[in-house]
Amino acid sequence: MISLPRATIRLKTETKASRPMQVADAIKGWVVEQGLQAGDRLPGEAELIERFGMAKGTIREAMRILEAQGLITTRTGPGGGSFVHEVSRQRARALLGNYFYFQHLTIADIYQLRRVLEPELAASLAGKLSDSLLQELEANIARYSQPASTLDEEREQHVTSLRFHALLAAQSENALLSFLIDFMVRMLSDLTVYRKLYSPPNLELWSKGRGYQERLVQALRVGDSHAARQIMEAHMNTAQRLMEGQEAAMLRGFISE
Amino acid sequence: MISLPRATIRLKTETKASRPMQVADAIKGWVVEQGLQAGDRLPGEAELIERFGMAKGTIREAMRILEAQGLITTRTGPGGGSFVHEVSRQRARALLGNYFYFQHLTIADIYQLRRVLEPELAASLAGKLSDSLLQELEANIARYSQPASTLDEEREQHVTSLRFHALLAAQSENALLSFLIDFMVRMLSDLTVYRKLYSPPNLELWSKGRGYQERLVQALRVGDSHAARQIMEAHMNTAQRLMEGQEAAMLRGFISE
DNA sequence: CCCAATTTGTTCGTATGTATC
DNA sequence: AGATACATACGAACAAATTGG
Repeated sequence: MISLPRATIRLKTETKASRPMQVADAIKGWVVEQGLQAGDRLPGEAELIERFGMAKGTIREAMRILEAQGLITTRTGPGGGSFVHEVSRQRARALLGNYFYFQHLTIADIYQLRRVLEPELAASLAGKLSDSLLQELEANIARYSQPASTLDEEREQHVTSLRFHALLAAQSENALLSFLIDFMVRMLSDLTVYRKLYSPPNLELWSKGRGYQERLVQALRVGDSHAARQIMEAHMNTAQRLMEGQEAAMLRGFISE
Repeated sequence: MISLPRATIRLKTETKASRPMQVADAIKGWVVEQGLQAGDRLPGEAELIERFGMAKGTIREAMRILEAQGLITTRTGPGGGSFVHEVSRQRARALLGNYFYFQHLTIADIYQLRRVLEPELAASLAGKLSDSLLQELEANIARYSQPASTLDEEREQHVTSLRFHALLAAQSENALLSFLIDFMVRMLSDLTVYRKLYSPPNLELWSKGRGYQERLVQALRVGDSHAARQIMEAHMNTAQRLMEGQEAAMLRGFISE
């Protein structure tokens, strides 16, 4: 049995934050201190009430704070309670999206990063992808090899072609690189959902982009890291041009999970 | 006067999330819908209780959720209440840090990104920095021009030299690039605080890094974008080598604001 | 400095919902 | 089905903080 702080707990003295916030921070620190892992159970409401010497409502607000940050989940019933939870990628993405809701990001901003990060990703993945994934990538490309006939279809093709990059990002062993590229791709996908871009379509650039993806898969398959990097660089240049002129402010809502 | 959803509110039917969560999402959506800006006042507790037809505790939990995400702040007293709040960089950093607490990032992971992003940042800032900032950068360098005598001093020099990059990041007009570099720099700074790295010190590499920073400031001053990029690339290579062999898992606690 | 009004913050008792055995 | 163990929600009362007179 492990002891939470102390009977009448010592929260950070010199209190400025609200009590629920202090409790949440205390629990966070305690989790780290005890080295609790995802899935480990936290003390129940009743126990926390006793340990912290606070009312149920206060404790519950603290739990909501931790839950909102994605750090715990809660279940009712016997054997229920609060459990340490690994912050999910979706949650992290939504939370970070809230930040950029207030910063006016442009498409150019995102591409400034994509232009250097996507080639780096491609180079690092050359020769490391499974056959099944390479086939999945090719299947993805096939879904937009025919010109779109309707505007909806075109929009969906665009989202699908972005999914190509999300698939790649998921393969990186670098969690930071993986998360970031996925994040940017989602931002761009959301854009295509909320706005009707790409009219009139630039068919030439579009087909060129598809060609790059095909060549990229080949380079990845044979493990040619240098070629993969170069192809992706060219691809990003094309994609950026395809997006150009769509500079308007980007996001109109909070990102949902 | 603007109306919140409806008397007996229509939360997302087919409910799986907790009620406070639903309320929080409803308010979030309402804020976006109404185009509320940072600083705008939200309805008070009493009004929300009435509008949503829920108990005080439930509403309060919802507010704590929004507060935890950094989207609102709350004040007591007359004229008080909850106000839309721009998610701060610190908050976003802490929330994203929670995600990576569960992903085992290595120093190499961070440098894989820094190696391409820092040069991009440097190139984009060439010729665009004010004299006062250039002087601040030089003053920063001066703070570690003399070899450290104690281990604490050495650690502080390291953090200070990372601050050089945070200063640069803050100058970028690209909020995504700016945030990311700042985030990485903080991760590395936290590392130097929690662990004693850099022993034994590699004085040669260290002084070489300082030299790069000096030359970089010059390139930035005269607006030589190409040189700035190249110098930063070399600098990153040096820094990475300086960090090498320190591969151990990184973060031991949650990032605090 | 005190008092009153306003608004959030906290407590407690009770009842309801839900999952497990 | 019933008992148990847990979170969830409600409502009323009271406490604390802030502002203005």
